Amino acid sequence: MSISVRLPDGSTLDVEEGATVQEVAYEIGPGLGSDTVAGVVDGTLVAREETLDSDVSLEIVTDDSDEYLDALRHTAAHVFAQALLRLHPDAKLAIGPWTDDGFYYDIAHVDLDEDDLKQIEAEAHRIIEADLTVDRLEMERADAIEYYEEAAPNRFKREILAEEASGEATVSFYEQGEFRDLCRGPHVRSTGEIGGFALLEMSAAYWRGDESNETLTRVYGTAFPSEAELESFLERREAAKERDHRRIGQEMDLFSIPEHSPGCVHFHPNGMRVRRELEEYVRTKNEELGYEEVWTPELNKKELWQKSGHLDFFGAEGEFYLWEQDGDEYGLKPMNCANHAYLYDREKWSYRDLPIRFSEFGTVYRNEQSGELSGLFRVRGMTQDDGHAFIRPDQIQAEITHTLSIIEELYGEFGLEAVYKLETKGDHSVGSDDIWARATEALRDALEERGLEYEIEEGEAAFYGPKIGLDAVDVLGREWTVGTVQLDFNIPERLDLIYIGEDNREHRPVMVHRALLGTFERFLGVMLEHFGGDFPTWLAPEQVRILPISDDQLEYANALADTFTGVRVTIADRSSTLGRKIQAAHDDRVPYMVIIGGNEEESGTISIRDRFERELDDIDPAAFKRALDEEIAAKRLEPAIIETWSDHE
RNA sequence: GCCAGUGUAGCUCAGCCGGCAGAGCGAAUCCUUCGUAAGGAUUAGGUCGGGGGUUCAAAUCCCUCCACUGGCUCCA
Repeated sequence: MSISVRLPDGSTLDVEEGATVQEVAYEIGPGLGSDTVAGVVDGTLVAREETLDSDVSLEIVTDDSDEYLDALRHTAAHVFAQALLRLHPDAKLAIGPWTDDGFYYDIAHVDLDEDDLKQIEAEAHRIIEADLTVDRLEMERADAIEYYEEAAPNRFKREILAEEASGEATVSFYEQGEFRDLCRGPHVRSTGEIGGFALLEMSAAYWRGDESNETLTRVYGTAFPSEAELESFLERREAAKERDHRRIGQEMDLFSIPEHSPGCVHFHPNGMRVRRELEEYVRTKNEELGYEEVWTPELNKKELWQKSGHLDFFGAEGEFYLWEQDGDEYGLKPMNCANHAYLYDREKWSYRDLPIRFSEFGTVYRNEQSGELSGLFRVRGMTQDDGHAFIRPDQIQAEITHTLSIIEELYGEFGLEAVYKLETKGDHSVGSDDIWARATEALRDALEERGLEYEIEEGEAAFYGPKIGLDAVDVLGREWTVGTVQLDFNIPERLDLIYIGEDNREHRPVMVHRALLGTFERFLGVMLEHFGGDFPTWLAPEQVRILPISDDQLEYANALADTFTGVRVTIADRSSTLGRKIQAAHDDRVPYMVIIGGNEEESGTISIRDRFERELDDIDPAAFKRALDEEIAAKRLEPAIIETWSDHE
């Protein structure tokens, strides 16, 4: 029997059923056949020895393919394991896949420190140097189980054979030198193909990713076809650290998270200037969206969240800060929705009143696990630019769509690329499947109506309803949710919220939970990494610094500063050289320097310089001020005055 | 919470095979008054993350707690 194989160029090739990837490659051409490393069958990377049993699409992977790197790193994981076993024969291998950046191998029964890693890395280099051939061999599954019982006892491999491979008659092993590992492949042809190899990090990982399972040691590494590519990878990693928001935040004196309040951010005056700009910005957006600003307290009695369901479904994880005082139980709010629902419930609303929208810069507290805290990105105390809209069911589409359109505009103004995610019902949820399905559909419809691309994340929603999450990517490639739009049919139900409809009967409103920036803490972190600390002028803690060339110009400097109303301006009034003052201003990432000496004072002009080292002399201070006001009002992403004016000349 | 690493002056870090706590930057004072990325001198600044232990002697060795970093697990 023959099957039909669709190739990347759109053509199809008929081959015998059971032909391997490599055999098909030989059919296409002998050169391609001998170059074959692996195949991509219906989108999945597989070994060149895999057989094709039905009509499929096939792409041949050679040294030039993107997927070649995955196979190379898969082999690198084996090289690591081989080196490990040479030095620590008692270690047990669990799993060792490739990743976007390299590979890792989870291992048990071994205690490693940094020195051990260095020795293992050196041994790995010897294995690469030896250029061992990588061979694949097939084995009956029963024989494989016996192998991992007798010859090389390993319960992890036995579990994989019993579960993942339960339907297979035979399984594959890969061998290089004395090393042998149960593995589906693909791999490159020999260890010598690895040009650059490095072990990077060590961490704990749970077997099968389950906290209740045994803790394994995970060793991360990476590999490249050449040493040069490895070097440039390591350099990029170092360069990314230069943009780390914690480092920049320290340098710019924006915030600190002291030992006395882990996970709670102290905003310094500089950081608060940035935060206030963000706050004002969100206020204007909230007004556009029709929100009324409110404020509700952090401290509430437990009963509030008992009713809303937060206590059961949010607090179950131990994230709630609760304590008893004088016989009553109090807690710090982990979310603002229950308080906003209370504000809604105080009054009886007519269908004509809806939507009712409350916004709040609400400070909430969640007891995140200690190991989870991470700079501004993961904290315990945070202020959300939160908001809740109480709407009629017939208003859902318009409300969500409008909110999304404002969010799109907002992220665009920051020059941010956001990844939209549609997160669906998880295990710990309230409400019926039917309600969830309706809510999820509504969010999907809104995303589609806006023409937004989105990924679906199954089971990731909040407990009360599905959500659209907006993720930003940090310098280390980690994704963080910033804004969010959630649709909730459940809390109105639990809290018995109502409005009076056209029919003079009680009806149930729908709640929209949304945050545009998410939290000011995390969003500031994203801003810092996004701009590398070089804020747009409107966000910069210090927008202009006046640099007098000598103390003689201090009076002129002060007079000038007085004319810069509404601009965050300082004067470099300490005695030092101009060069030194310029350097200090660059270090502090000030967008504009105004330099004044005797000449400027005499003619009533200024000389300006921006942080891109562009300069212009003989500028009218009033004209500069006007341009500055305009740049700030327009929220231009980069200081552009000098560039603009230079173009005119 | 789990595994590994880190914690020394305001900041960045050296000292860590036990023997008087250091440097650069920053700060203060003084000199210099300077034309587009570091002028000079002097001075101040430390419970070496906290607690306990070993020792004649601990920043250094051991135990423990706290915090931070990278991951795991969990979430804006």
